[in-house]
Amino acid sequence: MEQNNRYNFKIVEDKWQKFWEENKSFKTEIKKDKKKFYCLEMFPYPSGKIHMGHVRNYTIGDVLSRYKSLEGFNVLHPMGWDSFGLPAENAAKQNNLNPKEWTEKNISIMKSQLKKLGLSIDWDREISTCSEDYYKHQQIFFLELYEKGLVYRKENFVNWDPIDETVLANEQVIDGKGWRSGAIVQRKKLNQWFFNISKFSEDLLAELDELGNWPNKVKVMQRNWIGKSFGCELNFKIEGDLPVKNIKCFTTRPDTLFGFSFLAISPDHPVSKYYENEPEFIKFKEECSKTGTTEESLALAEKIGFKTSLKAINPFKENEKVPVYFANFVLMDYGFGAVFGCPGHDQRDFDFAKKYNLSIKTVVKPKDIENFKVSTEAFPGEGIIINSEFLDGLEAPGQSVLKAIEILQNRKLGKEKINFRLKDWGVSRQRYWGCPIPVAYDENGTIKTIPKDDLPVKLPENINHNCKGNPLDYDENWKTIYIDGKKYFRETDTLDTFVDSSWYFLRFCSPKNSDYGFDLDEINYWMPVDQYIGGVEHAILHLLYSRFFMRSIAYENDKFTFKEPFAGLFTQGMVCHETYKDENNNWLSPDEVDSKGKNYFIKKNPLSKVIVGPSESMSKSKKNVIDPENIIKNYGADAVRFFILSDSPPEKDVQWSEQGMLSAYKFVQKFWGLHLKIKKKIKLKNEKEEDLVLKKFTNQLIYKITQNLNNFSYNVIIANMHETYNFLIKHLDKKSNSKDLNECYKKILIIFSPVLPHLINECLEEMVYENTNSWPTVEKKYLENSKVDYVVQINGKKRSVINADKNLDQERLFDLVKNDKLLDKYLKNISIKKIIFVKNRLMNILV
RNA sequence: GGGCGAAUGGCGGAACUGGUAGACGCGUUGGACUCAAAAUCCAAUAGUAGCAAUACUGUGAGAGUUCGAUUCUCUCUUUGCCCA
Repeated sequence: MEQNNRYNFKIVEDKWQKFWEENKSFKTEIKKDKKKFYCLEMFPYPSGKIHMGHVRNYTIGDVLSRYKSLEGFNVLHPMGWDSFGLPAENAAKQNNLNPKEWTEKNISIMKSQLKKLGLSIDWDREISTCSEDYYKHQQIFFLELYEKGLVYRKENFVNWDPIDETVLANEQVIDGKGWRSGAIVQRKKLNQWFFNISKFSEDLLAELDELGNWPNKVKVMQRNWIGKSFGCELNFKIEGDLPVKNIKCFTTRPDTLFGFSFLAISPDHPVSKYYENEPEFIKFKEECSKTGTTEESLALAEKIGFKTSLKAINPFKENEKVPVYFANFVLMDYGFGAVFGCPGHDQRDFDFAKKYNLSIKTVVKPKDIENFKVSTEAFPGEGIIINSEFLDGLEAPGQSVLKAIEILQNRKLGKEKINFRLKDWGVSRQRYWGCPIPVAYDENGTIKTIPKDDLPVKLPENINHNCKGNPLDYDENWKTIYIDGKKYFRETDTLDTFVDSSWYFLRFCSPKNSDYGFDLDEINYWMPVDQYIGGVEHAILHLLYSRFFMRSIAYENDKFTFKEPFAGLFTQGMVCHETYKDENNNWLSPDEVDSKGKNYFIKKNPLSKVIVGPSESMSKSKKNVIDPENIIKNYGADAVRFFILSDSPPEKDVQWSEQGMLSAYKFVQKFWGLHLKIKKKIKLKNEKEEDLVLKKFTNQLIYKITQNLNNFSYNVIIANMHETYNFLIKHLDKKSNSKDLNECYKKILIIFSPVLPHLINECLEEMVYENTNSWPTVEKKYLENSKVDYVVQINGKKRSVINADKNLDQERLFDLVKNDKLLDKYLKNISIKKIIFVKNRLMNILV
């Protein structure tokens, strides 16, 4: 490199990546005498190529890992593949491929792309969730949870896509339609496997408080999702011509029972069996099944009802009887599938009452309004109870709910109850490309678990993907098995891929352990993950499922030294880019667009103007995607890492810009030039005076960068690096002490190395330093200046800055103030009322 | 509708426990080098007034606490996310 002034990133980056690989530089083992640090980024789905979001995610994690390692931690930084899932199956369908081959090809491409980023990953620990080595253990876990009673099978309503013939997760239902087919989603009853996550609701909620290194917003989202509510279980007495004596219901507002005007039950409520032969009811139920099961779709759907012949008795007013309706907005799996309607104080009930002409009573009034009456919309707010006999005058809901529950309990009409919104986790998916559920059924449908010795239940390989629904259903050969000579049929549903990612962080601790999913000693050393890094889109599901899974494995087993999988969490923002459209409203990709100043044109047609849209997160549909591979090829991994960290704080969205990328590239080049100069300067062996300025700068820099690393202020680190360059390039013109320069430069290189590992390792190698594997410590004596800037204010306004000795007292500083020319005109002919003096900082003179 | 955030130059953003607002980068302008361009280097860059020194205004709006508020409190506006 020495002869050539230009820095050839291609050669240098190749060289170091090879070096790291050959020397297994990032291989990790348990070292009991060393403090461990487990740094984990959310593992990618092998969709084909890495995207900028990955670059950002893994760069952030890599900077942290390298820093922690230099700080002396034993760092575990693994990588793997979340490789089961729908895209592989779709690709297989469309192109007549094998999902396994498709996935493996993508993994090998993406792995080589990740390696080009220069990540400090222990690749010996690589795992892939679609490999038998991995899902075998998952099947064992499944059976263990089944034995513990944490897995069960029940009939449940699901979002059914009638075109794709498959179940959709709630988040795959958009505006009541299937995200892929666009078909109107239906509700369908299916036998499904469930994980009993709700058993841990209370614990999952309570332990959130202990997660000090989690972003508050994620904790808030999880709290909302778990949705603990305090209320009361009511058992309504029922009258009518059917053999129904009682209907149970959960409510958080028993204090509004005097406004009770109808009882709404789910169309799937047990009562429905008395109507299942009535054509009108069948029609109604069909209508209801067109509404999905998400809360959003229920809230937006028009409220419809079907009147039963039953009457419910108001527990507070025995002589008051109200009609009972089936209603589409009541779900069987919330509460007891029944809701008492109080139209005055719930908008949904209000809409329903208006439609079916039911009475609307006002039982809560706002505090400051007299003679209040609900008229055009419900009043759900806080207030005072009215028209409610013994509850009148109480503050609602604070006092009134407690009082109402007390009375109901005394009269044995209801009891206090805590309800959770969190539902059990349905894990069955009608898919081929997932982990097979290790279960079979005999001809009567009785469940038979597959013996553990027969695991894994492998996916059949040669299978026809050109069918509707789940290909496994059509593979009679695979489906039929004999256990102890008896014939069984395999479960053809596979597990939700969220199950795969609910324990992968454990597998990384002992990825080669063949007897079991993990080695207890290993996980007790490495776990919990000290820093987990990923997108906020997983704030609820993945993170909650993982927290559940840890608990379910540790359930009835006291050998775990930890409970929460992720001690620290960091959620990074997205990578955005401007969007472009041509005059016909078609999206244009950035490389089809040319810019001349403020005007944008289509490249091959310079006359055709481009409409520039807002910056949005990169997506194929908007064509505003920048391919990391090209960028790395053109600018090098160090420059890409430098840029992706530079422009915004990591937790916020970052705007991709060509100019910014270029500036990062220039920095790498400039720094190499600086390096050559410093090398030359050190050779001069000038060792006369101590270079105090440089030492101070260096120590302050170490202090700042260390702080910024700990706060995830990575964008500020990039600024610090620019400042360092600007300082050094000027400082070198002065006569500097070679020994001091040599020492300081070494420290600077080390603290830069997490961000620019290839360039800096090259520089370090050239300098032939010893012991470059530890983070430099700040020498406090260089942090302190003997002189400081005192700000002088007159009436709170800055008028002058005086540079003077440190620790001056008020009188001495005031002497200097009197001699300051800038302050002359302010201090003439006035009287001083008061002086505020802050040591080593400022003096504020009030006149 | 409820909860949690955010708002700082042309842009992205910085500012430790209240104490010099605008670090750093991008962009823009001017200059050097060049036949020319690119690259590179130098300088300027919150606004208004001024040749200038300098003065005034200024962190979404309004109030409050304080000697002093981007920072703390209240109200409002806009906006993002989550839940309905």
